[in-house]
Amino acid sequence: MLSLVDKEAMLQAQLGYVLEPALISEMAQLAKIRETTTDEIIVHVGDRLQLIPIVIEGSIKVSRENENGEELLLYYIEGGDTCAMSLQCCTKKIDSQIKATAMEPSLLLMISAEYMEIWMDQYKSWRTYIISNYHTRMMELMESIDAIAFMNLDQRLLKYLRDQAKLLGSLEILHTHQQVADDLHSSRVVISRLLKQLEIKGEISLHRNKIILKTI
DNA sequence: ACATTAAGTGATT
DNA sequence: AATCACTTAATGT
Repeated sequence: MLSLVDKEAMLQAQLGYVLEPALISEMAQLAKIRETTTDEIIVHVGDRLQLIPIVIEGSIKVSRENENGEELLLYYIEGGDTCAMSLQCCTKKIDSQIKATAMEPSLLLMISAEYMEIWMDQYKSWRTYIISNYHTRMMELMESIDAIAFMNLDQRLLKYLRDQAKLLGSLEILHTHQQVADDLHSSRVVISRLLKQLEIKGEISLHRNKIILKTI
């Protein structure tokens, strides 16, 4: 179990530049730690959240899911970020409209939505942090919409692989073609064929359960 | 050696 | 670009 001092140090490291010290120590007091494994589902569609996660280490994938279990990747949340949208879901008692999955072993600080609400009035830096988080998420959403609307699947696939590589800091992407197809809401066969084309063009090399990008 | 899962392929819509 | 039906390759037991 992490001590209060540990939590405060981690918060300081990630958010010390944006949040005032008083708030950092208050957060450290209240926060519960959650450690996740790779591919662990943190939020299901329909969940009613009471705690909002702030990502300290690792990264989270946020996706839409329909009633058939078909998915579409929306955006990622990285260290120091939170999903400000879940704040509204919490306080307005709306069921989660998204699914959140850990992309790697991650460390989350879970904080009750009530406090976050109070901090909005109490700390200017918190308000700025939340609004800026909203903005970031919004920009990322637009990027996803652009990709879906204006890019061909082959371009979108390459972008997906590069985003993935950047995020995890490795050119090796440990996914099956099926998993890639799920994220892009396509089918395995189509993805396999497009990947083959990328391999022929020399952009990537293919292996079982692994796709290696030649360059970012 | 056998079963299971991942990936490749041709044909059809 | 998706789906079907089938093959081949890689891996686990």
